[in-house]
Amino acid sequence: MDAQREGKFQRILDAAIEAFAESGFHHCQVNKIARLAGVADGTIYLYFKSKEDVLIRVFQERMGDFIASMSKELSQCKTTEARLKTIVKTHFSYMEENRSIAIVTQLELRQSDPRIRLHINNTVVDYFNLIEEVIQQGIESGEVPKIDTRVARQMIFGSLDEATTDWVMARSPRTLKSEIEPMLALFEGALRLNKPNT
Amino acid sequence: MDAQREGKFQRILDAAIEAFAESGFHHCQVNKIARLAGVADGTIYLYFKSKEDVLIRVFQERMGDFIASMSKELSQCKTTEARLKTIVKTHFSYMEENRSIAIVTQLELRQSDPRIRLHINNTVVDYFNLIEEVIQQGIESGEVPKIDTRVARQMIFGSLDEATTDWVMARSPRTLKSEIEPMLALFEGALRLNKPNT
Amino acid sequence: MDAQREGKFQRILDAAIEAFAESGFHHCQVNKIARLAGVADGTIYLYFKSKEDVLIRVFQERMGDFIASMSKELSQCKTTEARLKTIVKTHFSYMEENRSIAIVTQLELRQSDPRIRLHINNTVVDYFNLIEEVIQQGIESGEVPKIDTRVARQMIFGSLDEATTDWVMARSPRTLKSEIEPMLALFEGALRLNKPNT
Amino acid sequence: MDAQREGKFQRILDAAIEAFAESGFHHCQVNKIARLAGVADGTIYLYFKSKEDVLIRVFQERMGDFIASMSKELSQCKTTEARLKTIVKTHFSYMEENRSIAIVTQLELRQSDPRIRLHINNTVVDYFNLIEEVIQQGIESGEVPKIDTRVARQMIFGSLDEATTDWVMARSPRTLKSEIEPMLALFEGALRLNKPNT
DNA sequence: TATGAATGAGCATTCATTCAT
DNA sequence: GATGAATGAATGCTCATTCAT
Repeated sequence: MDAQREGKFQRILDAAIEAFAESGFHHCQVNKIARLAGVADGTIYLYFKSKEDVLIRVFQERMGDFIASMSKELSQCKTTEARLKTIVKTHFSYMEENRSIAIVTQLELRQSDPRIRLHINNTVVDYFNLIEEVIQQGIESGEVPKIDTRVARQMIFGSLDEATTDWVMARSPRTLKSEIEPMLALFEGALRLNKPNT
Repeated sequence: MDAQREGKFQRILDAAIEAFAESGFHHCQVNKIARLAGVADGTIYLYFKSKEDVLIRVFQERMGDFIASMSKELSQCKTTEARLKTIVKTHFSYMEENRSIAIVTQLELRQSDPRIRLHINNTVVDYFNLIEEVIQQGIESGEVPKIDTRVARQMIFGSLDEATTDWVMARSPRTLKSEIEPMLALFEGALRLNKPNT
Repeated sequence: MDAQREGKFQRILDAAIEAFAESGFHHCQVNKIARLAGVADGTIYLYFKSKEDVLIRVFQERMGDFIASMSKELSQCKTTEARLKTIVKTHFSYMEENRSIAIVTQLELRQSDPRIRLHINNTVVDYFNLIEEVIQQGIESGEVPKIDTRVARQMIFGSLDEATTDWVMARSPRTLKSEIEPMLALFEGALRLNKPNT
Repeated sequence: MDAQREGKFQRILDAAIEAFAESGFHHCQVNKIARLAGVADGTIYLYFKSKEDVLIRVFQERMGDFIASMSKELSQCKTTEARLKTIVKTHFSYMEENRSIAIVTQLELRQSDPRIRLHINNTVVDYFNLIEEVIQQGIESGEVPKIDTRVARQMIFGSLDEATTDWVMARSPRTLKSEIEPMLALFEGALRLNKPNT
């Protein structure tokens, strides 16, 4: 019974991602999400508090998974170099392979409604922490000179985010993964990375 | 007579910036902009096509000025180092000194409505070009090794943008200008800047 | 369930007739129709496309019934004399007994909006055909000399219509049925009716 | 000076007829009338109380002339036959030669707004009186049997009016004057006209 | 649980009219 | 008188949410 409930929850979530990506949050009607999910309008409200809540949960669920998987991969890296590469590679690959989620993340979620922002920040802060930890580790191990971790994190996340938005909004389709190497090189330079075994 | 018209146009623009910053684009009623500008609701429509048009023009006018002034300052710089500093300093200073514009720019304008996006991109592309020219000049003068200018631009703009958004959304007020130096250091490292006369 | 739906449809239709008759189409607010029908504003739009659509349907439904019933009665008449009497009597009786419908028919529906006109004409043309058939039958049976059926129909319908409008707009209430006999006599003269069995 | 004023008054009147005929009363903006008349919006209000007043005056002025000219022609007729012919001929000819006025008269003026109706009725009543006088004269001279003059007038005016509306709304252009003779024949039959000297 | 018909709050925009020049 | 920029009242319709079944 609980599995059934979970299944319907996920179906609505997936339907919402498609609907938001296609029509935009404001122009997408709840009715459309319901139709795509194969449930009645009212059913949505048995699983979510409101349309906004659907948007928030989309982010929490999908980005939560994304962050968890990145966290796991990072834990297996030995060097800062490897960790930076993991961040850039995972970020670009995930977005390129989940375009609808990328659209929702890069465009729809940038609504300024305080309620939405608040919940999103709570989730994205985990990502920020992950990045800052990598920098901190680098500093502690001597691979990276002492720098302001917040500013460095803003640079890394901001760069990845901007590159993704650029890619999402590009008219002519192009690949995002091809930017992994050049972006990584910039990050290494910015952090003045001292590669141990080279 | 034309000066009067221009004055009223600017008054509505300023009122809109305040109103959008306070309530958000979607929740802000045209009536509120009119009240703040000291004109009747209908008067707005003598100067703007629609509420959306107001948002678009806010960006075009204010960012247009911002870009023009940055362009002018850049033309007086002799080195890539100076140019990078001008970019970071001008960006952070302008945003810190025009918080309402920053809110509108960083939050309200990230709506995905295609019409709005389109007009905004046309304006922001000028900023992108400015940044890419600086990188290109650096490469040509030998101050910067040969790198992908688009990726470098994404890093620079993305970092500045993320830092600004972070600052706009920070609960406890803090200064943005204090980030000029550390951010600049990161950029110089990323671009592996070869400072000539030092 | 379908009966319930049909019932609500009719209730809105009746409410609209009252509302239009009282305030006129343009001055009548959708909200008033909803109140009279005992439903919410939005409910109107579950049954009708727009306020204009309500007006059009009022005519189609009510005049459709009127024309159908007249058609049935005409089919039972043996002579042109009887048919003419049926037309005049049914027209005047129906209007006198349904004053609100008469008001809507004679006044509100004479809007020149092309969309409205078009739909109304499609319905009223059935009435025109009915009248022209009666004339044609009279000509074929020799009761009426060969005349232009369109002009004769314009005379008959125009006379009935004008008499009804006159009655609707009369300040002092008077009866419309009392005009049945004198109007009939005029029609018989106009058509130079040759009454067979007299 | 007064001639200048009168000229501008007429220019606005003519502009209004064109504008109403083209766009319909409700969809026609005062601004359009002003443009067509070559005056400023505000100027209209120096000559007319309101947009509705313009519509009313259009009818009063133009139909006033029409009625006056018909009255004059009728006074020169010797027989009821001649008078009936004058009515039908003048009505159809005038409408065919002034299509824009016909459109305004047959369609735009059928608005149910009480204020408009009232003023129009006061004007059209003169036309009704003219027709009823002709019938009365016929009765008194023995050319027409004793009948209800109101009903007879409703038949005559209603027939002419319906024929005109039919013509105005006809998709394929056709002539209205060709209906003079057949319509006249119907009227003579309806009134059982006894033609003296034939 | 699930449904989907019904609800009703909410708002951008138009345009007849005014009035300072 | 003439202008036309400014006014601001007025409202049809949408759509997130509810709730009787």
